[in-house]
Amino acid sequence: MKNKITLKELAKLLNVSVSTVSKALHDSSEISPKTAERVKELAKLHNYRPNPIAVNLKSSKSGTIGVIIPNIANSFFASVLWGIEAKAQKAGLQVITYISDESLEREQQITDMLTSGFVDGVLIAVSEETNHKKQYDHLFGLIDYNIPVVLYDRVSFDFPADKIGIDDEQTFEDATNLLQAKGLKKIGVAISIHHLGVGKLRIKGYRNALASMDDFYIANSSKPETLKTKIKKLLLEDKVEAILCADFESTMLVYRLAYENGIRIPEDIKVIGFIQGGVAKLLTPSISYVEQFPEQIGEEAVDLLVDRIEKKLTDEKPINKTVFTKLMHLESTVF
Amino acid sequence: MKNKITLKELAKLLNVSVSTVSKALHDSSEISPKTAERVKELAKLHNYRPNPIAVNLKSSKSGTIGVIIPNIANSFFASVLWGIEAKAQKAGLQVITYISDESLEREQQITDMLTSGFVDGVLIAVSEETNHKKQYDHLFGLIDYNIPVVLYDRVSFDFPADKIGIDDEQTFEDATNLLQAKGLKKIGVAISIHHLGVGKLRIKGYRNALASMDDFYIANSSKPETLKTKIKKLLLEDKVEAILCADFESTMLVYRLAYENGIRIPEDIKVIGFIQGGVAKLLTPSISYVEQFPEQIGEEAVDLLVDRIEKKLTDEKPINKTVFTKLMHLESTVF
DNA sequence: CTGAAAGCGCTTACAG
DNA sequence: CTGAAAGCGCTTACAG
Repeated sequence: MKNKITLKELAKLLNVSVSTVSKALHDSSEISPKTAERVKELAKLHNYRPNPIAVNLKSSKSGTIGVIIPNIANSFFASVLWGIEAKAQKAGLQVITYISDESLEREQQITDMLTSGFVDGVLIAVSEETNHKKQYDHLFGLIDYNIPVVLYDRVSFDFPADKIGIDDEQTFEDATNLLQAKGLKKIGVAISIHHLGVGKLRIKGYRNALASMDDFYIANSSKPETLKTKIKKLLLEDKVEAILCADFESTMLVYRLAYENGIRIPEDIKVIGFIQGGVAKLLTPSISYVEQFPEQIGEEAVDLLVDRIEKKLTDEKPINKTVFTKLMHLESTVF
Repeated sequence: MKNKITLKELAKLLNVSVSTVSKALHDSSEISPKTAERVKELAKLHNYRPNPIAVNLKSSKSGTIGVIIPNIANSFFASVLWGIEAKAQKAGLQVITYISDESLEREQQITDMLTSGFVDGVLIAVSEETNHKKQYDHLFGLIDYNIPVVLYDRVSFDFPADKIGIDDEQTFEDATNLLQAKGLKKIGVAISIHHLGVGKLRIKGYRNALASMDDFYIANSSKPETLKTKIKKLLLEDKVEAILCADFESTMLVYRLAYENGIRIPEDIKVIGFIQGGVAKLLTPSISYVEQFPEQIGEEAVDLLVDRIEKKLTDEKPINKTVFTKLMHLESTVF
């Protein structure tokens, strides 16, 4: 049951002043090699570690960044957090996590508390509610208090801060184009998150690619039963030749309905899913998927934030970064 | 661009002392109602918030707990974190997350740094490497520094701290018994994590239930190809009547191999998977699964830790808690 | 080369 | 009822 030893106690044991001990431990040139030696030896013996809280108070830095996550059960965000952690560790920063649970009110509570000085900077993916209600006052609150902010992933709105996201629109456009290039005409989309910002972008990308077409085939609903009915229509009546599934739920429904109705993947229909590689590879048949690089988003977000905190970027305009995606071909798009 | 206002500045504006301001804001009975009023008004006007770092330094508390997570990509741990967050927020604690990435060395770095006083307490699920090498010195290091520790989820080793986990052994035993009670004789297990602590417990539970039997049917390998071969043997040669899948990967392999070999679920074989409900419901056919309650583990872990931090439990022996699981019947076990 | 002093922003026992 | 003082554990400009 050791108790943490302080500078003062160390000084007393050594019969020198607190200042001397502090300087010795910081390799100050003011201190004689002999004293420095003595001090360091005893410090090591007692396993002295400066009290980080006291150091923070002196330096007016917390050595800490806040990360606001809308939904940690979403493995995308879990991976982003992983990237954040890894980078923060290298930068010697502690990461305090907050989960907004997609709630604006909770997000406001969090940012409000952060203005009191817990953290040196904030990484945030805004909640869906925030996005939907377009309420960003609490984010401006952070800026008012001079707390650097970096937006990650959910970045499609106007706000004066560095941003790092994925180009969902482009990704979907590319995927659609690719299927067209293979000669497919009737390409559909299944989506349960069409009401979310990211969902809208994905649909937009799909529409961009098919701009010259007359017909879009979109099965969209956040209600499983309705979505099921709409997907069934795509499969049985419209007889689409390919389906882009914009999320996990719609992917699984497409698989199920194809199976139940004797439609073979990929013989009768090609399928691409916006889902995690780990799951994509294990489905039967394995499904071609869009690989995202969430860890990279986390890492670059920390880089941006650190630059702002260290004022390397003072007065520079907000930076916009995009992390690319990659279409991975598995069994479901074999031609 | 506001800058945080301090007690001192507030005092100057009001022409009173810092002590008076501080006391007024804490509703001290020493202060006249009139002064208290004036102080509070100005404080509100300037949106005064005490600098948490200074408060921490005075109180020798950090108001912060550290959470060590082996692997955040594992949705089980992501959900535990969710529970931790929710409870910590209610308790007014900040959560600093650390990811050990299943590495002993990384875990040692983390615990080592935590002894310097960043946090008031630590929640940890030890890494697999730690578990495997049975190296717990760094955890004793925390204890030495009087930092309360609570172990969550990975608790099957001897260590003097509060623990909260899942009874994996019992859960698997129950699931096996249930299948037996339905008259099934040949029950197999597919598992890719048999070398991990939790995997061993699951196998043990299975063996317990079948203690009176001569034959166990276990397909175990961390290599997908080998696991595939072994599962195939269970399905085609042993012709087991049911399979318990101990993890996500083995579950997906069983589904795939059953499909490829014309074995129908549940008509020809019953399947139970140790996977997340969200995925279980979307598989074709939906798979009966063991529901765990990771949020609850997180919540109870915080409760235990807070009690220790507040010394409610001084000198009491370590507490062992278990969160129960629930078998959810879906299509894959329809009789 | 060493140490006394001031200060980071707060709280609280004590004096008046 | 108010304020001066000490102190939490550190750092650093300044004096000697």
